[in-house]
Amino acid sequence: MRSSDLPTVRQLGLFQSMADSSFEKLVQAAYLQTFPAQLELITEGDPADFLYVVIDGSVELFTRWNDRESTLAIVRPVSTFILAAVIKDAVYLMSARTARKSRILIIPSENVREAFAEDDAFARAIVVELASCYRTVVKEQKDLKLRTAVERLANRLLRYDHEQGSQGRIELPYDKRTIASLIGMTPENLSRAFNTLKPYGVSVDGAVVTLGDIDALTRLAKPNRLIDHDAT
Amino acid sequence: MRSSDLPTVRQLGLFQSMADSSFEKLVQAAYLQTFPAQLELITEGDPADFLYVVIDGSVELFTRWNDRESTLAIVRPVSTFILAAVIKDAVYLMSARTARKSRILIIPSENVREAFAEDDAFARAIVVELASCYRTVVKEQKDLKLRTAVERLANRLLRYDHEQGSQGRIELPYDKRTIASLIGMTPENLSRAFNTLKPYGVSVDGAVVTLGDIDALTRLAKPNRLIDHDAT
DNA sequence: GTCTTCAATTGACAAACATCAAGGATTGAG
DNA sequence: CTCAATCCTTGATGTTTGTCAATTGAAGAC
Repeated sequence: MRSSDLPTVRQLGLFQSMADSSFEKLVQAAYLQTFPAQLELITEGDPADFLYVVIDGSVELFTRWNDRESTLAIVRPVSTFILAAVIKDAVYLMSARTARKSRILIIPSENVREAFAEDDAFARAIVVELASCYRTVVKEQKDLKLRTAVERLANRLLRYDHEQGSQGRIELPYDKRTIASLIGMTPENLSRAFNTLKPYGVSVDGAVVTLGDIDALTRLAKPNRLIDHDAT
Repeated sequence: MRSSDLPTVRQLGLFQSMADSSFEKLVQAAYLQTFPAQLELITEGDPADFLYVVIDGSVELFTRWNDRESTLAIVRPVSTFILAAVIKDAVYLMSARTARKSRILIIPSENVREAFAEDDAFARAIVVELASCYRTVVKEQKDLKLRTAVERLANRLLRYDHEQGSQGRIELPYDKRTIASLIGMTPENLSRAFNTLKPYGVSVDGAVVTLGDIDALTRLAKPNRLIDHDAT
């Protein structure tokens, strides 16, 4: 793999504290590959043979059932995905495909589990990582069960605004249909939800969304650190 | 605490492999308390000061937002809850209340984190536990995003039937309103969903549900091990 | 046994959301 | 530049789900 990528990977929370020798072993066993856009990397139900690290590009985690499909998350550089399945030596619960051309580091599961067994610091880093993942999904579940689609959109817009520097003007990070699926609605409904938010100062021009009345939008959205925040 | 309870707790996956000395310390610091039904044990947003172990009774994990409420899980003996918050030294994301009179072991978070820091086997047991919790929530998220309410009910009935020995006759484990909230619907809608399932052989008499045509129900429900199964 | 209380059900209605079909806008290939 | 493909939007419509109100029925208090 490119030597310039190594430090970035090493600095991930998951790998930061592990012993040099363990990290070396992992990297030795790993493959760095470049994939074109829209390539299905893993299919849910398959054995978890590899841990994935997105170095560059972006990856969509999604799921299918009964001819329906739903996007569960978008993974952006630099971070790992599908850790729980690897640790449990189980099958993947989600499918993954590149959203665009991506460089991805692939580490055989056996090596990850070996490092987990041998390196105590790595084991503890995995705890922290999994605890974070778990809390993120719990928040998403609360979002889904407690809020309507319009409320979910409003909160997501506020979150994007915050992530992009609270300018009151955001660039949608993904296709609208992807955002719709993430939020748990149809693309048609997303369009209408944007219209519903017009009276709250939300105006859309392609991928650019202007939040003209943050206060009004906030009163509607009622964001909550126990659902929306990223931290802890 | 009652000495007869100790072995049960010790045998939990989470505590099984830890050193005797670590377990001793945890137990020394812990309190065993009996709570009446419907007592709110923890409130989301509060700092995670304790790890909880349900010894007897049952506990409902739920969440509130904007005057709405949703049940996230029911914890039954003997198992722990709220581990991720304790490990991350963060605030609780869920509230908890006793569903009935319950005996509960309460372990101060500091002691849990100390054991986590000192006992490598315990750290690894936490990894496995959190990975399982994570995968469970992911499955629930898929259930919510991919299925209609009736489909969720159908699958849940099949699951209860399986848990209760595949007799084609199940006893609902909780109040219908609790089940409704777990599934993500209103009690009124649950009643109607049961009616919708009548043509599939489902008949309800109080808490007893008879599944008269498992095949038909299965064809409707399309259960899937990547959403419905408990294991891994 | 009677009364109270609360869970569960049902009907009527309203809101939320999905589906289908069509048209407009944007993007990329050639 | 032109065309095709794709994404997005909108309208019309139907389904699903939630809300409100009233009633039934069962469990527990006394």
